[in-house]
Amino acid sequence: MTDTAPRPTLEAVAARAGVSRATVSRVVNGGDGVRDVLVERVRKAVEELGYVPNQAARSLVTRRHDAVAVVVAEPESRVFADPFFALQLRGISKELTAHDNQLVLLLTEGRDDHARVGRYLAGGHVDGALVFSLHLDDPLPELIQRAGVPTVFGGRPGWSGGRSDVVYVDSDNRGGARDAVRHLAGLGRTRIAHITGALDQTSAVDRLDGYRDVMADADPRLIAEADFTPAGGERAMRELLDRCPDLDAVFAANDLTASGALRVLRESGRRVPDDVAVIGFDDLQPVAEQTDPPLTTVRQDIEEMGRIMARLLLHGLDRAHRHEAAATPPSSVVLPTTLVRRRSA
Amino acid sequence: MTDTAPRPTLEAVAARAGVSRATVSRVVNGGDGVRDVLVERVRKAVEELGYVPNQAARSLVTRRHDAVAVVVAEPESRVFADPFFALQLRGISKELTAHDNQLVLLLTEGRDDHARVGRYLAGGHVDGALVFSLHLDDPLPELIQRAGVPTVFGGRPGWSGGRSDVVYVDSDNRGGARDAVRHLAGLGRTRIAHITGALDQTSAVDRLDGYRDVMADADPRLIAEADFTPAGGERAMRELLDRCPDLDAVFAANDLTASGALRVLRESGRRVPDDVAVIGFDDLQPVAEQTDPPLTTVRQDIEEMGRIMARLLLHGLDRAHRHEAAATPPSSVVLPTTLVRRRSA
DNA sequence: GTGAAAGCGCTAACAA
DNA sequence: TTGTTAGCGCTTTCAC
Repeated sequence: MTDTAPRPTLEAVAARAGVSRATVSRVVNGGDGVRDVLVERVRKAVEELGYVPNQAARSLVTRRHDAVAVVVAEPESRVFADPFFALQLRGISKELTAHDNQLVLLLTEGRDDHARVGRYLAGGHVDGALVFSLHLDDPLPELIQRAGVPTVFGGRPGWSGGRSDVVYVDSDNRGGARDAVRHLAGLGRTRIAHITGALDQTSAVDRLDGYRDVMADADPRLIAEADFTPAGGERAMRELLDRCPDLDAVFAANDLTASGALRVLRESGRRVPDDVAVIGFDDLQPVAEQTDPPLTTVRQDIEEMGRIMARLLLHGLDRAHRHEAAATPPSSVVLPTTLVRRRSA
Repeated sequence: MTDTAPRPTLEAVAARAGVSRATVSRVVNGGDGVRDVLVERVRKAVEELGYVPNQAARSLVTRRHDAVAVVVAEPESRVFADPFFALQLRGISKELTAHDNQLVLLLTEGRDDHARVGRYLAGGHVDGALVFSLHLDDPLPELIQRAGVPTVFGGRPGWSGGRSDVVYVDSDNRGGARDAVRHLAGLGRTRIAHITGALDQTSAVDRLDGYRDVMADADPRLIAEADFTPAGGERAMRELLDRCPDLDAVFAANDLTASGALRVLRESGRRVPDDVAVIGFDDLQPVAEQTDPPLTTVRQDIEEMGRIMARLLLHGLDRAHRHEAAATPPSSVVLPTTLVRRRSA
């Protein structure tokens, strides 16, 4: 725990290079319109003094922070059992880093934290926000919009109702689900069950809708509700087996859920895929490849989703900064999914 | 992507409340030594105007940021397959939030990023850093110390060599390992194998040392090297089975490794714990409880470790700020572990 | 192309 | 107890 030494200022660099502060500032910020000789001299002085600009001073005048908040509603703690979030975070981090932006992580533990997050965002500490709007009834998005911070959402917010000023990045959950169920049907399965995700999240609803698109007249008892967790998958699978012992396929809302379902199927003496074919969603490497048998699943490029979220936000900020504001509002992005065949279906 | 409106300043609040800026500042920062009437008037003005202090301006003069960097070396991407990191992050976040500090997340993707992180920390954007020093030869810690930023490490840094100014928070890895192996021995097992973690991390080395403490004269072929991943656990388990088909217990360096080992044991037709007893390390709920059979393991309170890291740093910063610097340097913390018995041993 | 000067919004002496 | 004043370190007109 060393102590911080006083850092050299622009002033010091200017003195050493024998130029004005303004010139040093120009050089530090790109050096356009400064004679090469001076650029060189300033660079040298910066080097020798180990000068690093004081971000606070800079922000004070530019009103830019080169920092973006990532807001994660985490009361459900699923966030942390599920590599999904981590992967997205990684994509975000990469993109932000590439554009010299910092990532300020805001984890909310429950409703009490919402005010804090709202205050922080309204406080103008960051240029924008990336928000994972996990739940349909989450008040956070409203709060954020009110704070007036440019925001991109991860996953379609349930309340957006087609508002075009709400920007989000999502996977084609419904299409992916359709692909999965069609694949099962193509395998000749007729009693295809679905284990849903947490239905207060749009991704779960969309996947259920996709299932229904294909299985319009399915036995409703073939649908069991779960919550994206392995434990939920187990519970739901037991329920299904109980209700419909004759089912011959399961489409689970995600890989974690599928892994739970697989365990129960094995316990019950069913062979996968011979007796029951199983498909997941996500294609989380560590999960899908480790299950027994390896999981056929709907792949979404999670890291890429994070990267795109950041890119969208940064572009928007850039435009706003250059006052091209209303001209071209960035629009949401929905990424395609692909079916990855392994052994379970 | 709404646009930011111009925020009211201290000046505006002062005008509205009919007091000086200094008074408003006092009220905003606690309100000591200001008459109640004025406090009330200022509060009202703040409320009406929706005033939020400009953090940049404040930092410029206080030289405080109320922000802490969390640096994670993540080239190994294990970080994201392993809930370990996420849990620690949660603990950190809780503690920082409780003290009104922000969490700036710095993910490094490889050596190239080190310079960037060094620059950022040296830039004085944050008051301190929490660093996960994953590898023995990592240059990052040196860089950080050089940047002069108060730092607390997660896990004992390999190069610290007893330097008392290096503050870290760690589990009693060696002691926990001893407990695990003793437990196996107590079960009457005699051919106890160990699957190590990545040996360029102190936690792995310490657990191996703990194993050796108890199994001083063990057959060296009973030790197989892995890397804290399920896949590594599988590989190592196969190796061990190959070399020592008569082994009757395995202590794995963590739960993920143990889960891989369990899979291989099952494949090989061994029953757990009847033929081979297995113990892991960490007690990651989603892993240890989901394995078949549920895993006996050495529990460490991961979230608490994160919380303590943050607390240690914040305390240090507080003291430094009050110039009690050298008096009481904070010292490292090593947390005890406990053995959690489930069915695998 | 370069420098001088005027703040950005806030806190912290110091006076009153 | 309150107000006045002087910066914190930087960017950015505006002259030169």
